[in-house]
Amino acid sequence: MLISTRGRYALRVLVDMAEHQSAGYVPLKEIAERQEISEKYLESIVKSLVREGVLIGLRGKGGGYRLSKAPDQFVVRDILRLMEGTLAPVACMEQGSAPCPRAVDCRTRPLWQGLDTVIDEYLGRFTIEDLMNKGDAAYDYVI
Amino acid sequence: MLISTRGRYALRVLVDMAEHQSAGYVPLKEIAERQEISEKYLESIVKSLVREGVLIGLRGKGGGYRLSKAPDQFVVRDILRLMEGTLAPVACMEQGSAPCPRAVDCRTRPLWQGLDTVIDEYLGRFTIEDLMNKGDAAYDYVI
DNA sequence: CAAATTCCTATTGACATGTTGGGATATATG
DNA sequence: CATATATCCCAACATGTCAATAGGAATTTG
Repeated sequence: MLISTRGRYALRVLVDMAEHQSAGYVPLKEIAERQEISEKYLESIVKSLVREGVLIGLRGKGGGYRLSKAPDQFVVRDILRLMEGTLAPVACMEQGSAPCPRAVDCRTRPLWQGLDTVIDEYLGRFTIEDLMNKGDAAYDYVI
Repeated sequence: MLISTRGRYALRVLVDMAEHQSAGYVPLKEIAERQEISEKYLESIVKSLVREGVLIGLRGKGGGYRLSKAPDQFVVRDILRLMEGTLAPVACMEQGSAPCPRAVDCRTRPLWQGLDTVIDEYLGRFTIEDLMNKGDAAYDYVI
């Protein structure tokens, strides 16, 4: 599985927030209820998003979370990479992994390189705002 | 990680066999040595390939494995799906998984559907033969 | 029979994933 | 100040998958 629940939930949280951002800070409890995800689990996901500057948290009564930028400033690929660590479809495409000694005449390497690019480019074409506006975005791969 | 070592190794085994198929049955030991993969581990991978009819095994002295069809008859996507079980990038795109009750107005679902298609189409464009002929195949995604 | 080789079953260690629990700390309100 | 509301922080756990290894049974050739 390329993308785990962490990545999936993160996107849903961000879209939810984008759609309810008028209300200022949105408490996690509300999001958890709307999205039907355990609040405790969301906590750990949201913590990462705060650490990376995607969300801003405010403690105490009336507190909650809000987006640090406008929804169209968050590229889906970046959010996912942030949550998953890597979006490489295979271990040998992982950035920072020891370079494979067989790479020079590996028959499959070009295939993986192409796949990696395809995934990266696809996910780089959408922002949180695109996810909000259902029906607008074209999710086909067209060059 | 979308594709594990099982899928990666399987492709390398098949390409290796395609490149040495003139010799009739190729013993696993040779492939393991050439590919620098543990023979014991390859055993479990090759077993699946035999069960699915991709390879034909022959026991005893002079035995080994050979491809059941010509290299251009094996689509990379099919081989990988066979080894990995699924190539779905997210759980909710997995075939046979319980349909998500939130699917109707899920903001992220179309994104995953598009990603699933992109991956499927890309991997559907290559065969084992394409992997053999290095430099020939174009690994870019062009429509 | 002996050597080579596939087949089969089981086990292990390491790691990731999903989830839950118990507080400590900060903020707004009355 | 007291209280309710939230975010923060650390830890634990159950489950499952992945990669690899071990030991031997069955089959074929010479």
